[in-house]
Amino acid sequence: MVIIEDILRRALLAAVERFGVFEEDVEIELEKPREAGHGDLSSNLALMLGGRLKRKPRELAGEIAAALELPRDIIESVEIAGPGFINFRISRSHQIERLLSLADPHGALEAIRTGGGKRINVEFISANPTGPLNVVSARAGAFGMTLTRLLDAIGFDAHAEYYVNDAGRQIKLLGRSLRAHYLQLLGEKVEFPENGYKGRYLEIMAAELLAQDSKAIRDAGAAFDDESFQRIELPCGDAKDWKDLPEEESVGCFAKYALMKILGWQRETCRRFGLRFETWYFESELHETRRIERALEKLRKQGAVYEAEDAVWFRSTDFGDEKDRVLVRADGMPTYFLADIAYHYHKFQRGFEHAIDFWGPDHHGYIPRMQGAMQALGVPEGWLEIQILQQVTFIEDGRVLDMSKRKGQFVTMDALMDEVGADVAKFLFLMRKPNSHLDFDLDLARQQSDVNPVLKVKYAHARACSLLRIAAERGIEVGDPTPGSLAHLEDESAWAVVRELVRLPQVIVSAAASREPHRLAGYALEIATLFNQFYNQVKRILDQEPERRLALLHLTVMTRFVLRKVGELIGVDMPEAMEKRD
RNA sequence: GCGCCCGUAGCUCAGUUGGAUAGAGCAGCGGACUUCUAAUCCGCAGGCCGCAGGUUCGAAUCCUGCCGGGCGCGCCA
Repeated sequence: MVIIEDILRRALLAAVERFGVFEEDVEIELEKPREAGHGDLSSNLALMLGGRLKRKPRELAGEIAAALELPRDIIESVEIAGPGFINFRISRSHQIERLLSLADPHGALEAIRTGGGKRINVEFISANPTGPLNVVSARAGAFGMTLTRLLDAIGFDAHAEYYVNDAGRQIKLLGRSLRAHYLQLLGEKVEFPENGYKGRYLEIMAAELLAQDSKAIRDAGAAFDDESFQRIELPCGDAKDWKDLPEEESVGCFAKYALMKILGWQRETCRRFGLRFETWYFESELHETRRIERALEKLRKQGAVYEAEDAVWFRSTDFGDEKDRVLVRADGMPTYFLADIAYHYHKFQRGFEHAIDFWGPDHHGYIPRMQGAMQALGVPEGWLEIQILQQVTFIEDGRVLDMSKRKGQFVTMDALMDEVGADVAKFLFLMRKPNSHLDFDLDLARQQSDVNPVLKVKYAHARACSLLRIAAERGIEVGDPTPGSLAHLEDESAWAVVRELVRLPQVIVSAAASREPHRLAGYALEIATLFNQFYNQVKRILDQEPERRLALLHLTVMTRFVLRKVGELIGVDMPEAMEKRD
């Protein structure tokens, strides 16, 4: 498979040598012009050299173009345009070759697998297990999962991971909150814990607990007997036994139960949203394996730690942070920060060559101290990459929804999926670039109508399927596309589809490299639009004379192929048929 | 006050990493279904790309300063 950009780059370099310009002097850029009339690829070389050589760019472009030696079977034409662009048009036969290469197991999609199987850890969502997954996590889920698949597509071995904060204060608070709800149901006078979790889900959980005996609880826990959830453990007996234990112990029992239930919800929600985590990493494991102490010890050995005011501090100012940070509180408890250091260090020790974390915008101030800790531990610079996903604001009835879990007023991911469906939600999140704030209007998303662009993509795929199905019903032999069959492709609208389809490998590479999975959503929409335009323009494809018809059907086969590929990457189902809307 | 992100059509957002005449969907107006799925397509209208400077052949994109919005600045997680 020849890479056309390489051919052009070499030819351009050879052509400018006569002006005393060599490889090390200039970077040759080739890009696809916005306007189809400007050709398939464009170089701004003459514009860049014009000033340096004190020449008029347009004249220079002409001289460069005249000196180019290019294979005519691949490059059909070279034109000078505008202020001095050199535009290249790729021959149809080569475009067809590029198109067919997409479906070839050794073709263009194989050529981009340059990652060499390097293991990359991608961590996202990692919500506290104190309530159902908030809809804010849906954006992280859509992005993280798509990036994981993109990295696999370019030859890495990407590994999706979820960190479970099942230790520490908030779990105790969760236990206390559930216990309070439970005792209230029994008519006992109890004070609800300050800052406790007030969501209705805990009231419901308490009511459920009232009816559950120890066997039912054990059975519920048995659902977690798979690899990633070995750490779920349940208290003995049932709630009637727990409530009379000494308070500390009692709270622990309720906490364990709540944790089991909530992780069950979260796991189910993720599954429903199409998220597959290879690892659910439990914070409690860090405590048990003494990794937290060991990390602290290692930091101490590096001289990055000191004691003051009864607490243990990390010298994060040495690493560019604005102040030093506490690792162990005056009461002897490790901070969340220290646990997080131990967690990431263990991630490094587990053999990942690179790690990507998706964090919310409220954690951005946390980056310098985390990177500082990694540096102090001797982790190579750049090993940990932190991507900030900007905030989502949900709007309902024109009002902004407060998503605080403590107050219990939030929209769950499940509610979102109930109302708009997982695919619609995923696509809407994936359409936006990661570092822009996003207003999500629930009322708009609910309308199963034209505001849902994902339907347009699905519809285009279903249309392609339907066309091929009817062709088969009429006994038209379609088979696999070949250079010979596609050589009869004449319609301009069909070629517009081809030019977009062949971009697939490049779109995958750039989306993965820039960590901007949203480009895939835009690409899918572009293909759907072009395919629909083509479909409307050609009309009655099956009634065309056989050679033209076969070419059009083979283009349809390739369109279906690309839409499916993109659908797999963004986790959106591409249906064979859509229900007719009246 | 300091740090990060954002400011593009009435609304929600793209803009291929500095390119040629700034795009799409929705909303508005006008067209196209005896036809392989009209959840589609075609056309019209809509813009000081927050403002002001700078960098250069060339800026929505990079730099500086303002203005406006969001988030963060705990021995919380």
